[in-house]
Amino acid sequence: MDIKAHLGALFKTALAKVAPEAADAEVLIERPRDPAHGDFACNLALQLAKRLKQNPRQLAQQLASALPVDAQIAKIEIAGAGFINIRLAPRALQAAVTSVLAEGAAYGRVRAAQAQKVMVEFVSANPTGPLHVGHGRQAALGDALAALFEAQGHAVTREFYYNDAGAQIHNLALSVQARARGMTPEDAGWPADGYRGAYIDEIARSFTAGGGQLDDLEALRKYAVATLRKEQDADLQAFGVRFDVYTLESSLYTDGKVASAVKALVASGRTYEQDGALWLRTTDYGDDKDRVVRKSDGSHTYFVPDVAYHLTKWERGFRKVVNVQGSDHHSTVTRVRAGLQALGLGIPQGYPDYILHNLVKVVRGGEEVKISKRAGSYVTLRDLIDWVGRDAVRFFLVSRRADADFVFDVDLARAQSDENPVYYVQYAHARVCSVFSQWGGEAGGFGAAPVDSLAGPREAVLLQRLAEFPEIVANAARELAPHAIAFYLRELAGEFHSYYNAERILVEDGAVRTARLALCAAVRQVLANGLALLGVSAPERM
RNA sequence: GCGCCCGUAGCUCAGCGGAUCAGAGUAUUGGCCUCCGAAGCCAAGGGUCGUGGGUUCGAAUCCCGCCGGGCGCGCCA
Repeated sequence: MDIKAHLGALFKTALAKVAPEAADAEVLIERPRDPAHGDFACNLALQLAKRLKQNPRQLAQQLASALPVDAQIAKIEIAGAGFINIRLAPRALQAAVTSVLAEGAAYGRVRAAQAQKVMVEFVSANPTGPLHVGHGRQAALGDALAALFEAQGHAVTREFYYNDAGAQIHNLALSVQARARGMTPEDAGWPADGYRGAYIDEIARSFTAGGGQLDDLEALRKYAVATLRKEQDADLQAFGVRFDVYTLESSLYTDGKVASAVKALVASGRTYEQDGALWLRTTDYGDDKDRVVRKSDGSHTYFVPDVAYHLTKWERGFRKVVNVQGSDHHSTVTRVRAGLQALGLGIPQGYPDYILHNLVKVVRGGEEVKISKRAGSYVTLRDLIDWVGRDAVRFFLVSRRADADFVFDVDLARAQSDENPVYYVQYAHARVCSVFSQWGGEAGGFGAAPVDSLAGPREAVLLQRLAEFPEIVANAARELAPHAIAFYLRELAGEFHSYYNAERILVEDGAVRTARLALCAAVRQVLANGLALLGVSAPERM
């Protein structure tokens, strides 16, 4: 039983007795930052004081008296302006260890009665070059978010969408062709919007070496796309990220999805002809200007396949969809949503959800790194992985709020020292493992261990932290905020390191030793579960 | 000019469905290994939360203006 929900129910009962007229009020149970304020606190009296025209402290006193105290609660205090602080009985805190060990890898996860279909679309890089650090941030965020949804019991699809046929791909083919003909980006005849990275030359060479015909632009296009797709897949694999579904923009045309989307938009009555083009009144849905659906040359703007694509998500039964993209795409959000609403299918206004992340600045040796040799104008995800390792890249890129700017300090991430938050958390895990190997046994088998000796202040802090993990995971999923997991792990690791330094685990007293080992086993389990959500390994030795 | 995002300690960043919210890490300084891993711990200093108003008993948090930074503003994707 979730202790927080339990306390909430108790306060509801007290409220119904003290002030039935305010029984509808929302009861908020918080975990105070300062342990001196108890294990839980409720500010109900402060919230209702005005409404009930009562002194908040007196109201708090009445609520506290009416609270049906049970064995879980050790102490109730009125503090400050009218807070009701609750101190739990040691037994209630210690139950966390038992829960963690009983549930193991499932601790922090929810078993949903019916799995909801959820899609996370992320990375979605077009195959015109190696993945850059922004894609890395999307990969880290998207994969962690997908893991969070899975932990909430949803059936999650990880999807990658890319354009394999547009103008950019045409430019790619032209660039490879130019390279194969011996041109360089500095030459006068270089394609106007050509790609300039060294990888273009690599592709040109291998195409020629394989006997490819330079005049066959279609063959060049296919070869270049296949090569770059393969490279992107390899990078993502090295990053530990997998996708369930890849959707090609070209398939939306061949399957008639684009045509039917246009038809539906026209049928909605919200389109009009102007300057030889077909427009959709997206301003009806909050856009700042109307958008072109069909250009005067008869082709479609990218807006149409975007709408058609998202319609397929809805049609495939995904009622919750999150797109992870760079904030430079924010203008598409209103547009896509407007297009979906205009279809008149009852797709809700806020569909789909978006995580828009700010750009990543890479710093090394105190200087910003702007280019890599292969890609030319940007730092690649592969560069980062090569420099600091997969675990550090994943942990770093997911450890900030998505909409915060992010400075990736390569020197910090590669430091195998106390400065590095990844190693700090992993070290805590390895340390627990080390205690068990020192003791000469496994971390398993403590599920039924008596833990009533875990009554010290540091132990109480750790127990509290372990107990709140499921709540942290649920919040992170709801808020689309994987960074909360990274912060949680750092705190749990820190509290464990403190405990470890202050108390000896392998003491003489067998009962105390067993209880402490059980606590350690629980800490190890939660560290491992949290790291798994982020796609970061939990090493037994470092 | 318009739209979205950001502005919290020297640096990198949490907190933003108001209160028990002035925080973490790092950097600096000083301590802790004959004892389970010092990739660790303990302690100190450091911020009028960009700024000016407003709402509120109470604002880093909500609202408005301004300043500064990023991104976007195409019949490109």
